[in-house]
Amino acid sequence: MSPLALRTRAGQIRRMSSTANQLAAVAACAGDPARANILATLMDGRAFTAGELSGAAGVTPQTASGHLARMTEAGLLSVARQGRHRYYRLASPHVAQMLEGMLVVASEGLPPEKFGPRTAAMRLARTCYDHFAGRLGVSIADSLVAAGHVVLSDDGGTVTAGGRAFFARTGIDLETHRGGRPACRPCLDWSERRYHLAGVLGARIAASCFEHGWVRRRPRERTVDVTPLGRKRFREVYGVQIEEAR
Amino acid sequence: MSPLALRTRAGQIRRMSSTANQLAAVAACAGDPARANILATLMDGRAFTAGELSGAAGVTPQTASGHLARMTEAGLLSVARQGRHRYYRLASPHVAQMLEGMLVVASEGLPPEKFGPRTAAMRLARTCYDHFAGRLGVSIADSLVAAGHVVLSDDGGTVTAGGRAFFARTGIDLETHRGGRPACRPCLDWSERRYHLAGVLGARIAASCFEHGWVRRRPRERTVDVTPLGRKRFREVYGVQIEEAR
DNA sequence: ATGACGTTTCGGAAACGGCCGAAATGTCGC
DNA sequence: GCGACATTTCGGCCGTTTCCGAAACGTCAT
Repeated sequence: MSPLALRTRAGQIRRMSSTANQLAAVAACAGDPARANILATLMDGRAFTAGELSGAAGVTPQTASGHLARMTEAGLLSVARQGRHRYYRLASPHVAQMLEGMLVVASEGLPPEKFGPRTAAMRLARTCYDHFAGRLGVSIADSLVAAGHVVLSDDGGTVTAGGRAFFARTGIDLETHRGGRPACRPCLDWSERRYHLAGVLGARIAASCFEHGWVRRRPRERTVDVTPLGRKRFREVYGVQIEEAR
Repeated sequence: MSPLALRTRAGQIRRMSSTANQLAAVAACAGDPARANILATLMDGRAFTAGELSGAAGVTPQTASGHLARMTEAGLLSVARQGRHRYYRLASPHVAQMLEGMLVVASEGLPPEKFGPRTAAMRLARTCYDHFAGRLGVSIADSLVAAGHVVLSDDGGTVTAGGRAFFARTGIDLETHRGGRPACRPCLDWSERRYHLAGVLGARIAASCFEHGWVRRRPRERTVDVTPLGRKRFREVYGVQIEEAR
C-alpha cells in the first residue's frame, strides 16, 4: 500500500481524494476476469462454496481462495462456514445494485447478441439477485404496467392503489414492508434492454413463485424453470404466456 | 487480449462468461487510483479538460491522456473537442449511477469520518452528477418527505399529488417529463449516510436553484455556495436552515 | 511564420498482480 | 486415529499495466 503519495502539481482541481481511492479499491475488486466471473455467479443471490466458485471463475481453488479473501476483505462478499465448506455470497443488496449498474454500463455500446446471455434458457428466465430477469421478468413487469398495477420509469417505480389490492389478492404481501408505501425499483435487463421489477416487490414476487412451485431453480445454473403449473398460473394471473423452454 | 482462454475443469458451475468479462473490463476502468480520481471529479456532471483532470488524478498529462482514451473507448466517458481543449464528461447518467453504487459500497464498513469528504464545504453542499448532495441535499429531501411531498424508501421514491402541486407552485416543472408520473430516485449520500433526491426531480430542483441564483458553483471545486438569497429562500420554501459556510 | 500551449503518441523502465505448485490447516466419515 | 476432501497459505514465475521523458501534432495568438 503506497501511503497516499501526493504529488503536488500546479493548477490542479483537487488532489488524490481518499474517497476516490476507496472507489478504486472496490472497483479493482470487480475488475479482474476471475473475480468478475465469481461476482456474476453470485448475482443470483445464492451462496456458493469456494470450490464451486473456483470452477465458475476458471481458476484453481488456491487462486480463487485468494480472490474470495480479497473481495470479502473489501466488503463485497460475506462468508459463512458450514462444516468443511465455506459459503460465499454477496455482502449486501447494495453490492448487487452496484453490479447491476456495472452490467448496464457494460452492455451499452455492444450489440445485444454479443453481450447478453448466450443460452436460450438464460434469456428466457433467470434470477437477478433476488428477483426474476430475462423474458419472464420483463413480461411480468410489462403486464403489471399495462394493467396499471405498477408505474415504472427511468428513475423509479411505484405500486398503485389498484396494484396493492391486486397483490393482496394474489397473496403477495406488501403491507408488512417498513417505510410506508411499498415501492419497486426498475432493473435494466441487459439481455432484453428493458426494465423488469427489482426491489421489495420484485423479490416478493419471485419468492412467492418459488414457494408456490410455479418456477424451480435448475441445478448448478442461474436459470429457472417454469413448471406446467407455473405456465398455467402465469397466464391466468398475469396474462403472461411463457414459452416452453428448449 | 487473451482470447477467452477457457480451461475446462470438472464440476464447475459455469465457465467464463463473456458478460462477466465485459463487466471486468468496465470495472477495471474504475479500478485504478488515477482513473478513479478522474471519475470522482467528473461525478459532478460537468465537463473538464484533459489538463484539469490530469491534475485531479495527480499524474502527468501524458499519463492522464492514456487513461482518458481508455475510459472513452470503454464507453465511460465522452469527449468534446473545443479549440485546443478536449472536454471530457461522463458518457451517460447510467455511468453516474454506476459510480454512485460503487461509492455506496466503498463507504460501507468504513467509519464515515475516514471515508467522506474531508472539507466542511464538501460536507455542507456539493453536486452529485446533476443534483445536490451533502447536508443541503439531505435536508431538502428530509423536508420534502416530512411535508409529504415525496415518499422515499430503499427501493425508490414517488412524488405525491400534493408534491406535484407544491413543485408547480415553486416553479419546478415536472409535467413535461415523459413516462407518465414523475418519479424520483433516492441516492445514498456516502458522507451523511442518508438519502437525498436524485433522478429527474433532484436534477430539476438543482437546476432551478442554480437558475434563481440560490446557489453558485465555486470555481475549481465540486462544492456549491448558498447565496444569501438562497439561504432566505431555502428557509421560506423548504423550511431548511442553511448554515453559513466556513 | 513563429512561439506558446494543450494534448496525444511512442519508447522503455519499474512495479504490480494473477497464476499455479507445493504444502499446511481444518473437517468429515469410518 | 486415519485417509479423503475442502480450503487456505506460501513462494516464485511471468505477463500486464502504469508511469514518465521525449517528441509529434493541432490550435491559438502575435
